Amino acid sequence: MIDFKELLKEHGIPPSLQRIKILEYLHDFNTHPTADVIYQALMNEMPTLSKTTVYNTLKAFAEKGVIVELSLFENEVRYEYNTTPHIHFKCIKCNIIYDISESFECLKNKEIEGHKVLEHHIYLKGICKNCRDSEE
Amino acid sequence: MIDFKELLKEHGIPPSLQRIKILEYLHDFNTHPTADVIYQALMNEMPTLSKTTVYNTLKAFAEKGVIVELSLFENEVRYEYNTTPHIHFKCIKCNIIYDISESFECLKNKEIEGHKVLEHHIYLKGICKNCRDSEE
DNA sequence: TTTCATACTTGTAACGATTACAAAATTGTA
DNA sequence: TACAATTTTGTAATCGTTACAAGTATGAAA
Repeated sequence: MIDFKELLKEHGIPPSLQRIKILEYLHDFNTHPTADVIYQALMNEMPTLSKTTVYNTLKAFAEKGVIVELSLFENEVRYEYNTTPHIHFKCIKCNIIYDISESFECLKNKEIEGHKVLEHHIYLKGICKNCRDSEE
Repeated sequence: MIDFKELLKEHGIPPSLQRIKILEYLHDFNTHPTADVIYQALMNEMPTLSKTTVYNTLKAFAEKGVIVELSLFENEVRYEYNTTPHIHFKCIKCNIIYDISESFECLKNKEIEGHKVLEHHIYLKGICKNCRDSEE
């Protein structure tokens, strides 16, 4: 059982109920939700929750490195709890986004054509294992 | 001198003046403009041009493979004329987006954790050659 | 060349994700 | 307990994009 209150403090974020709940959601569901998905999910529990709070909180979390902000291919920002290096795979059939632990650390701090690489984002598209299996 | 009219026909797109001008722009400036940037640029020449036309045209071009649609990290769609395999590097200082010809064809049709990879998109961030040089 | 159906373009209105902002509520601390 | 600072809230605004309907242009058939 993770102490999310402590986790937030360690990152210099004063833990409020809203912040704890949002972080808890990101941890428990470990998917790649949008701000709106999180907002909808927490509405039951916290009827007065404001969408603005969700947006502000997620942005703050990402800035402090508590979570990761993703811009995949649908023109909406998504967030995830998993901050370890990994890449993303999106299935074009079922639209599920998978984390792939394969890392490309070789790219880190590499120099390409004189440019210094600080971050790399890799996004794969294709057909996932499940969809391939059920195709047969 | 490229015959853009012919190029469009070859891709099954009836060439109108608007379409030719938009394609010409993408070719001549070979950057990664948004629909709005293209719209602003062509306004002088074609005062009656509609933004809807620009959006529709770009989407059609991308579907037929005349150009490439990019979703980089700013939550707006960008387009480019360069359809050859390459990756993108964005400088965090000057915000310029560079094409890097280094390709990762090794990823093509690869199988990762049972998933079949059909497309891969690689996006690097860092400090570009120019900005590094001028830092000294 | 004229006619006409089809396809293209235009402009406005609407949409969805996100942000700005000010007021209300909460918090930690003195 | 009191108060200043921070957080949350709700509404309105913004920005990129799309829907839609009306107007315009096009190209093939007569």
